[in-house]
Order: sequence, then structure tokens, then C-alpha cells
Amino acid sequence: MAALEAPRREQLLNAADRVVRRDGPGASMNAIAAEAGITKPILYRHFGDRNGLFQALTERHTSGLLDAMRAALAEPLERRERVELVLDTYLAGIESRPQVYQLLTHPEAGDPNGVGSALAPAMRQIADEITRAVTAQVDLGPDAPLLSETWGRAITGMVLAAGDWWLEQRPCPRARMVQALADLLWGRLAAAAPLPAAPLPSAPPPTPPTP
Amino acid sequence: MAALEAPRREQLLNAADRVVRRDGPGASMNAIAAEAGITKPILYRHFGDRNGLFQALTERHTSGLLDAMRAALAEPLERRERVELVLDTYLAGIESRPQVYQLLTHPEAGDPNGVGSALAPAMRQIADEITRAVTAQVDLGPDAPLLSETWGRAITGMVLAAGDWWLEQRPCPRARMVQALADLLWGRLAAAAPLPAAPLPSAPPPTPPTP
DNA sequence: CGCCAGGTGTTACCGCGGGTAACATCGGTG
DNA sequence: CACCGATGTTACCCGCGGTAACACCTGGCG
Repeated sequence: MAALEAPRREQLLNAADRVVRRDGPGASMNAIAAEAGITKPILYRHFGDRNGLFQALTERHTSGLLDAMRAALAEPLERRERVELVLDTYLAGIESRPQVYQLLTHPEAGDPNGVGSALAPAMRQIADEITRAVTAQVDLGPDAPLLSETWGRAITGMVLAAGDWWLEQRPCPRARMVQALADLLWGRLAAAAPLPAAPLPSAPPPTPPTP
Repeated sequence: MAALEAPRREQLLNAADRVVRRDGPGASMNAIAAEAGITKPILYRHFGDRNGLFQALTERHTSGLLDAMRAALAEPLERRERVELVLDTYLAGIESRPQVYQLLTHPEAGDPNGVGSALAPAMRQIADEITRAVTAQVDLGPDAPLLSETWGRAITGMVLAAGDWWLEQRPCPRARMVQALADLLWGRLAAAAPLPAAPLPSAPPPTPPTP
């Protein structure tokens, strides 16, 4: 099966990499072929279809982030510190090469499947890693399997959305973001004091009519 | 602007709605036109382009979900109960019409945007609503603005990813899912007892081969 | 030498989807 | 009547993913 050091393949992947860095995940096969100085059929000979190319391109970058996440999850620290390390590892990753991690987190693709297709493959792998770590490290009683799997997905989605927003807006330094997210996971929302109820309507117009 | 009761427009939106319910967010303009018993140019006259149509279609369904979320966020309950109500409201929404809410949560489309474009518009509105509710109801000290905005995004992404997974796999009844997510937000991950460290490698091969 | 095999490359095409131009039709109003 | 606006059509353009068919150049092997 494949992967038996094909230098040409690497060249083509490099070209694809350049184009994706420039045009984002929506880069066209024509553009990639042109960047490589060739024409489409060669790309299709090497990668089968567009999905195959982007999969190869993705796998190239996934391992780095994934290994870092695994290492952080296995670090022998107090739990809170470990969680902060994991969060910081992810944010540092997307911060270092935004365009590349855009490809990992939002492949866009849009293949025809009945339903679902929620998390990108790379994100699914991260979710699995979190699930595994939670299962191995935390005593959650009889519901452990369901809880850890749910939490793996939930935490991944949480840090994904928060990370996207942070990258776009840069509302604070990274360390602060890590604290904010760790605080959320540590139940600070539950523990904080209530504010006196203000009888203000939260939204000016309720909603235009629905016929 | 707009919305000045254009009955024809409503008819077309109804047809589009039917097609999206059947084919999901990838529905083609041709299919929608056919369902409406007409041809493409009419659609384009009414909605400008595909994006315009789907935006109109989205706004139609957004209000329902958003109103429900607002109502849940404003319910006079103990905080934990309110959070559970909000989670349940969202999950009930996506459960009732998966294809429709697929449209709200994953518009996919693939329009040319420079960078970013993390959360779909409907999700962004939900995030704003959560932010507003947290700001109004919880005392978070001097960092309140940053925390509540971060948490709004984070919680939205969390429930989005978890909801997608739940819809796909149906691993448990809805009430259980609500409990699992509320437990996470309530710091159960932080509070649970540790397990004895098992020196097992968490992943068998660092990176599996490419089939 | 001739010949085949395989990797590299090309041009030209198909089907489909978004989007548009140009023309046809009908109902009402001055 | 002429005019106008909404409704509708056919026929087309373009770009994209994907493919067929053909051309070339190397090398090994009889």
C-alpha cells in the first residue's frame, strides 16, 4: 500500500501545501496543478481524487499536533495543570500556523453524506485522545464510558470554537484564554455568586412574525 | 427591510424548505426550482443568489430556536436547572428536525471568505445570547466581559459538537446527555477522584498507515 | 537492435452546479 | 390602445471535479 517513499508525491504535496496556504481550504485542483507546473490528470493519478489529496495533505500536519496533545495529556501534573497544558498546547498549535490548522479544523470539503459529518477527522482524533485520557485518569463511576466519550467531543468542540474566536479577535493573550477555559471546566460558572435579577429584556425586538 | 409580505416568496421558501428537509444543506438550486415547479431564473430574481436564498431560509428557522433559547436562559430557576433547560432546549431542537438544524449549524456552502468563519451565523447568535445571559446573571468579577464572551463561544461550540455526535450515534436518551453536559460544566471533571496511574501507552501506533 | 513496461506528461472532453441574457406572456391601469 | 411590472421560459457561460485517449522518454531484456 502506498507511502513507499514516492519523491514525486512529496513534490506535489509541497505544491498543494503552498496553494492551500495561499488560497485556503477551498483551493481548486487546477490551481494546485498549475502551482506544481503540471496539469490535473497527474494529480488524480497520484491521489485518486480531491479528497485523497487533501487527506494526504492533512495527515502530513496532523501528527505534530496530535503528538503534542498526547504528550500533554500524559504529563504527570496535578489535574488542573495538565488541563491547562492541554489547552495551551492546542492554542499554541493553531497560533503557530493558522492557515495550516484551518485546514485541519475546517476542511470544508462538503462530500455528500446523509447526515452528520460534524468534526473534521483531525478533531475527531483529538476528541478520541481526550476520551482515552479521561477514561484512564479519572474515576467517573459506572457511567464512565458515556461520560468520557461525551466529554471528549464536548471539550474538543469547546476549544475549537473558542480557539477560532480567539484567533480571529485576539481578545487577550494566550495564557488568559487558557485560564478562562480551564475556569469554565472547573465549574466556575456553577460556583460564582448570582447577580441581582435585573428585569431587563435581553433582546429589543422579540422576533418578526412567523407565518 | 424586506419582509413586506411577498406571498410568492413564501411559496418559494416553502419549496426550498421541503428540498432541504429531503436533501440536506447541499440542495441544488435546480432541485429547489423543480420542487417549486419553476426554473432557476425566478429563484435568482427573488433571492439574488444561492446565499440569499439560504439566508432567507435560515432566518426563518433561526427565530424559533433562538426564541426558545432566550426563554430558557431567562427562566427563573436554580442555576443548574436553568442550564439543564438550555441544554435540553437545544438538543430537543436539533432532534426535532435534524436536516433543518443541520442547515443552521453547518451551512457548509463554501463561499469564498478570506479566513476564519468559524461558527455559523445562527450559532453566533446563540453564543451572543449565552454571553448576554451570563453577563446579566452571574457575578464574575472584573474579568466578567472577557469570561462571559469566551464562555459564550465555548459553551456553544461544546454543545454543538456534542449535539452533532449525539444525533449521529444516539448513544443515550436526551435527558442523560443533558446530565452529562451539565456535569461537565459543573466541574465534575475537576472534582472526580483520580484513578491509579496505569503505565499503559494511550495509543498503540503513533500514526497509522494510509490505506 | 527491437520491443515492451512504466512513469510522466498532454489535450480534449463530460456532467453538474451556480449564475445570467434574452425573449415570451399575462393582467391591470393611464 | 399602449405601457408596465411581475411571471415565466430557453439557452447559454463559466468553473470545477473527474476521465479518456494519446504522446514521450527512459530503462531493462530477449
